[in-house]
Amino acid sequence: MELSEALFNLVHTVRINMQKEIKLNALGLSPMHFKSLKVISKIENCTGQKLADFMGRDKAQINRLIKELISQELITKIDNENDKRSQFLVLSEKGVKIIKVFKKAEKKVFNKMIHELTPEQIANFVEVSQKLKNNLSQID
Amino acid sequence: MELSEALFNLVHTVRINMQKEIKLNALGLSPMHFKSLKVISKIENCTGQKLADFMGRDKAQINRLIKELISQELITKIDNENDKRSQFLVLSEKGVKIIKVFKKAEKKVFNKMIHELTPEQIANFVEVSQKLKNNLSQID
DNA sequence: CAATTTGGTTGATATTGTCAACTATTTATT
DNA sequence: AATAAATAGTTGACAATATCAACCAAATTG
Repeated sequence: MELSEALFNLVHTVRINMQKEIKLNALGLSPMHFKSLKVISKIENCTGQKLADFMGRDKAQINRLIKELISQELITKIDNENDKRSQFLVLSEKGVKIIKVFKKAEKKVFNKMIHELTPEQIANFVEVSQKLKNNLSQID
Repeated sequence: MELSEALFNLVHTVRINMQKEIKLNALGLSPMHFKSLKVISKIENCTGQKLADFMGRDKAQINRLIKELISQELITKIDNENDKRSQFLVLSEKGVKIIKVFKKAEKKVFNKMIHELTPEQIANFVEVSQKLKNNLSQID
C-alpha cells in the first residue's frame, strides 16, 4: 500500500472515531468552536491572526468565532502590551475543562489504536512522522 | 512526542501543503465537491448512502452535492439492478481527469515528504499505519 | 402480508466561510 | 519626524456548506 493511501485511511478512521467519542461526551460545541479551542490551547500566545493563519481560514470568520467563544466564557482576551492592536486568547477555566475532557476522549481512541504494538514500533512511527512533517515544512 | 500529537501535526502539514498544490492546479472545485469526487473514485460501487456514511455527513447534504457533481458532469448515476431504490455513482471522463490531476499533486507532496527516508522506513511506517487503523476499525 | 428498515429526496433552517471596506496601531521609507 | 505601507482586528452583506425532520418508494424481516 502506498504511503498516501495508508495515511489517508488512518486519519480518516481516527477522525470518525474521535467524532464518535466527542459526540458521546456531548461537549455541546459546534465543530469549529471546538477546533478553535483546541488550537488556542495548542498555540503559544495565540492571537486571532495566528488562529486564522493556522486554521487557514478567513480572519472575519475567526473573529466571529472568537466573539462567540468569549460570550460562552470559554476564552478571554488579554491585551498584548507589545502591540496594542492585538490581544492574546487564553482559555478560561471552563475552556480548560473542555479541553481536558477532549484529551481524555483522544487518549481513549489512541489507546485503542496502539493495541498490540510495541513501544519501539510506536516510537519509530512518531519519529518518522516528525521527519515526514519536517520535510514538508521545508521551504522549496 | 506523543503519537496523537505527531499524527495531528503531520496531517495538518500535509493538508496545508495539499491545499496549496490543489489551488495551484486550480481544479475549480469546492473542497467538499472535490472530497466527494475522491471518495467516489475510491469506494467500489459507491452510492449516495455509502458516500454519506464514509464522509460521516448528513445524507441530505450529500444528495445535493451529488446533484451538483452531476450537473457539472463530473459523475453520472447508474441504476442499481439489485436495488431499485439506489443508483451507483461513477466518475465521468471529466471526473477521472480531475482525479488524475489531483493524484499528481498528491504525488508531488508525498515525494517531498519522503525525502531522505529509506524505503524500509517508509514500508515500516505504512505497515504500522495499517495496524493502527485496523485496531480502530475493530468493533468494541 | 404487515411492519420495519433502508436509499434517496425535499423544505426549512443553522452553521460555516468569503469578500470588501474600515479603524487603529505599528513598521518602513525617505 | 512626516508620510506611506503593512498588520491586527472589526463589521456588513452574502455565499457555501451542513443538519433536521418529514416524506416516498423499494427492500427486508418476521
